[in-house]
Amino acid sequence: MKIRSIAITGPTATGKTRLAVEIAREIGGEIISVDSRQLYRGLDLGTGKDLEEYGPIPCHLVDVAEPGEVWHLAAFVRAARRAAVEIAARGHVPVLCGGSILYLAALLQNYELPGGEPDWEARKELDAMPVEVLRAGIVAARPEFAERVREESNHNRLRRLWEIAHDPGEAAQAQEPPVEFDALVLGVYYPREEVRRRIEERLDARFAAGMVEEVRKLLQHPGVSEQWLDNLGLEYRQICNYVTGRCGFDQMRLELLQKIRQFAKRQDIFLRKLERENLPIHWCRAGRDPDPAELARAFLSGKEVPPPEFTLCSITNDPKASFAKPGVASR
RNA sequence: GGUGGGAUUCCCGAGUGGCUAAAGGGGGCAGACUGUAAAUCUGCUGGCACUGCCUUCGAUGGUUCGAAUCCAUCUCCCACCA
Repeated sequence: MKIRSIAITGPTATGKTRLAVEIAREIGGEIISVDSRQLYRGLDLGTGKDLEEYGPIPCHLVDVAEPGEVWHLAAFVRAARRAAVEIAARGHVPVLCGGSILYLAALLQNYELPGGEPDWEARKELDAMPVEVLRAGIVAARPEFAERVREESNHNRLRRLWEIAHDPGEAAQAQEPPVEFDALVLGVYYPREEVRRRIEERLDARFAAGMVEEVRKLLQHPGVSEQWLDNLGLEYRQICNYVTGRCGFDQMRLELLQKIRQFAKRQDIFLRKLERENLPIHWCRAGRDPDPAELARAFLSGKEVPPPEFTLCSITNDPKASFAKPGVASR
């Protein structure tokens, strides 16, 4: 089953949510959040949840887990595909929106994932296994995988195939409607420098809004451990360090700022990779040029959508290079 | 005013005659990743006509075959004493 949808992505702090709501309103859409942290209740300021922006637009996959639980890619993908089917059944358009690029890629590129819950201990064992042993184990369980395994030397991919081959939940997954997204991907583009500026601005706004308090409160939650917060990274890791007295506020703020900037950069890197894998991303400068709503309307009405005006790959962020960058329209 | 300590590449910081374009860390840039991905890991990081050449260790001069390293003077910073 192919589902026409719109996807909105881009690095952190560029106003993806606002744009998604705008578009959803125009085209009769419902938003599916593609964010690995906004899944959890109570992680609000630290994840930039912006709940007040949605208004009447329904939003899926936000606040669907208790803090302290562990979600993961496979669970997310299952839930997102299910949500998309429901939205389409209502005659609405799913609007995927978020900056967890791996999760977005999993949906848009139809990743094949194990159906059951991951067994983290077993994964550690698989990690230690030599490639040949993995290969043999996969073929023993599923002779039909022999072809796929022969040429594969990437340990990660072999490990995943092993999991799929030995997957007890596979039957259950096979019964779910296979969902493919036929998505127009819109990206909010700002020059890196501007993204960095926005990150800092938003960070301080969130501190002022009580982000530290939020972390303190989370630590009180029965299911939440320092370890769990640390695993979340960024805001929750750094602020937890501060709250538990391991560093001062100024140092924490500076480090956090740097980590968020580095994160934004990794998002760029992943998005460039998707471009190289022939996933076109229609970048809109400042989220408005070219007009994303117009592109979305054209796409949904089956008209021809003009190709992206530029690619992230074509932009250099090297401070030493003096190439012209696509400017941001100032209106 | 006096006496000590210091000034190193984007930042912090090691280096006290050749093996030093200069350790290490941070930052920055690029990349890997179908694992909890806001995670984890890797490479590069003075310039260039790049198996070589040029510029750089506060400034200027000097010693030496050779200086970031030694000497002199100067500039600025820090500390303590007045």
